[in-house]
Amino acid sequence: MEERLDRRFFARPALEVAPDLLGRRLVHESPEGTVAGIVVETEAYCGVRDAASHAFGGRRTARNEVLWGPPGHAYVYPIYGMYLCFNVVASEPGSPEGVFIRAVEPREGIELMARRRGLSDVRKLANGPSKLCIAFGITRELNGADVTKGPLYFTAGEDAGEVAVSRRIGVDYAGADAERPWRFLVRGSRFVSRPP
DNA sequence: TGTCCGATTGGT
DNA sequence: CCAATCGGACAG
Repeated sequence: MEERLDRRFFARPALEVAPDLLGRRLVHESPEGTVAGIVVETEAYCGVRDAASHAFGGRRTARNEVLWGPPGHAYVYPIYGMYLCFNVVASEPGSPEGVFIRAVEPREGIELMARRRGLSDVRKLANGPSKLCIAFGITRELNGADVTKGPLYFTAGEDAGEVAVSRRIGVDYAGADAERPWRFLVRGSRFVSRPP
């Protein structure tokens, strides 16, 4: 059983944690079964100074509260009335940074993922932020969960190889910050949400 | 309480 | 390109 990533791993700027999460193994052990996969796409959200961040300008609400807390906790929130997004809190308490998990390459529990998604094409099971929440059985109940202790966690995984960088997706409203190269991908992976 | 809109997805 | 679908943020 591989050791999970600890608190110190996440207690760094999101811009360091985001690329470092590539190649890591994301695991979720649920009553339905265990699923796991390799993280192939992430984005950094850099707190109060980042116009694309939920905490931009110091915003602190019921929704983004866990972002303001200690690193290594899951920030799960609903979007578009029908989907969820999953982040891991980075940095330190009072510094609301997060790493958005955008795509995972399925490795274990593929049948369960396929059942949850209603698809069999492995490439399409978790190649998007909300798709992976469905495939991994990540629910709103996991908002605030400690990924250094609970059923949802990361392990060292494998070497990510070359990392590609691009602007973040779906944040055009953020003006100049939408242009920043804060999206990270495993170069050449066929399991990303879209090419760099 | 009312309005506006989204860190998406899947189909046209 | 566009609709689905509704919780959350914020104005009034």
